[in-house]
Amino acid sequence: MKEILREIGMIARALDSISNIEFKEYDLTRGQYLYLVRICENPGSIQEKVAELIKVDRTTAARSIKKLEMNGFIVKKEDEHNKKIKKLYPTEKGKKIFPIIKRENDYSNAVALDGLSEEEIEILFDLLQRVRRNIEKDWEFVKKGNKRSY
Amino acid sequence: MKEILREIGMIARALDSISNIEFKEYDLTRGQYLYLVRICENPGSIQEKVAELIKVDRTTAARSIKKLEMNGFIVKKEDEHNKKIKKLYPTEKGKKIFPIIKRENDYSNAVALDGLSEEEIEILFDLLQRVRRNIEKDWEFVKKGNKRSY
DNA sequence: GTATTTTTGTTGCAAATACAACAAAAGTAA
DNA sequence: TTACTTTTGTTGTATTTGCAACAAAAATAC
Repeated sequence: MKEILREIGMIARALDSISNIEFKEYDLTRGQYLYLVRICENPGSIQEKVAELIKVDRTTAARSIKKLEMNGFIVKKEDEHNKKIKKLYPTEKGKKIFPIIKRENDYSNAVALDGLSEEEIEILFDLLQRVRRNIEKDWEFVKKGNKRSY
Repeated sequence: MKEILREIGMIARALDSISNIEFKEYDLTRGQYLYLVRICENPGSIQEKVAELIKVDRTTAARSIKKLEMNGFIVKKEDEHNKKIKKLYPTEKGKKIFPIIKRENDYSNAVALDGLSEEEIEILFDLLQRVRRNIEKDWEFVKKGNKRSY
C-alpha cells in the first residue's frame, strides 16, 4: 500500500506552517489567509460555502471569518431576497493583501514543484483533483454524522 | 499557475477530519493517531524526530505524545548513554490499536485512489514524494526562524 | 580543558479548532 | 395552509495548536 495520504498530510502541514509564519507580519493569524483568498476569488459567497471549499468545520470558518471582518479584511452584506444568508466581500484592505498572499502561495507552489516538468505538473494536478473529488464525498458523508463501513 | 497546493490542502483537511471523527470511539483525540502510527512503525524514536516526520511543531508533538503516554498508548524510556532523550515505544494497548488505524487509513487511501490505475498511483506517489522533499527543506528553514526571500 | 552552540524537552500563554446545541429563515411535503 | 426538513448562522465549552521562553544535556569549537 503506497502511503499517498501520508505524503499529502506532510506536505499540507509543512506548507500551512510556512504560510502562517510568513503572514503574521500582515496581521493575518493562523488560517486566515485561506478564507481571505477564497473570499477574494469568490466575492459574494456565504460562509457555509467557504467552509466547504476549504474543507473545514462550519463553526471554525464562522469564527475565522468573523475575525477577518473585525479586523477589516472583509465585510458581510445582507441579501435582498434571503434574510438568512450573509454574503462575503473583501474590503479595500482585504483586496490589498490578496496579491501578497498569492505571491507567497505561488512561491511555495514553485518550490514544491521544483524539478518537475510541465507535463508532470499537469499530471499531478489532474491526479490530485481526482483524489480530492473522491475524498470530498466521504468528508461530507462523515461530517453529516454518517458512518462509513469498511 | 496550477493550484496544486490548494488541492493538497483540501485533501489533507478532509482526510484528517474523517480520521479524527472515526477514531474518537477508540479514545484517540484529535491528531493522536498520527503520532501513534509513527511510534508503532519506528519504535525507539524520540519525540523530536516524530515531530519532524509528521511536520508539526515540536511543542505540539510533545503534548500529544504526553497525552498518548498518560492514556497508556505509549511509554517513554530513558536511554542508556544519553540522559537527555526519551525513546518512545507503543504499549500493548497501543499495539492493539495500530491495526485499527492502519485499516482506516488504508480504506481512506482506497477511497481516495478510486478510479486511478496502478500506474497512475505509482506516478502520483513518486511525484508527491518529490514535492514533499522539496517543501520539507523550506519548512525546516522557516521553522528555524529563517526568512525566505521571494 | 573551557566556552559556545545545538539538541531535546518542558511550560505559560494566547489563539484556533471543532463538537454540541440552539435559533431562525428557507425549502419541501401534505 | 400547516408540518417537517434542510440550510445557515451563532455561542458554550473543551481541546489542540504553536510561539516564546526557559532549562539541561550533548556536541562542537577553541
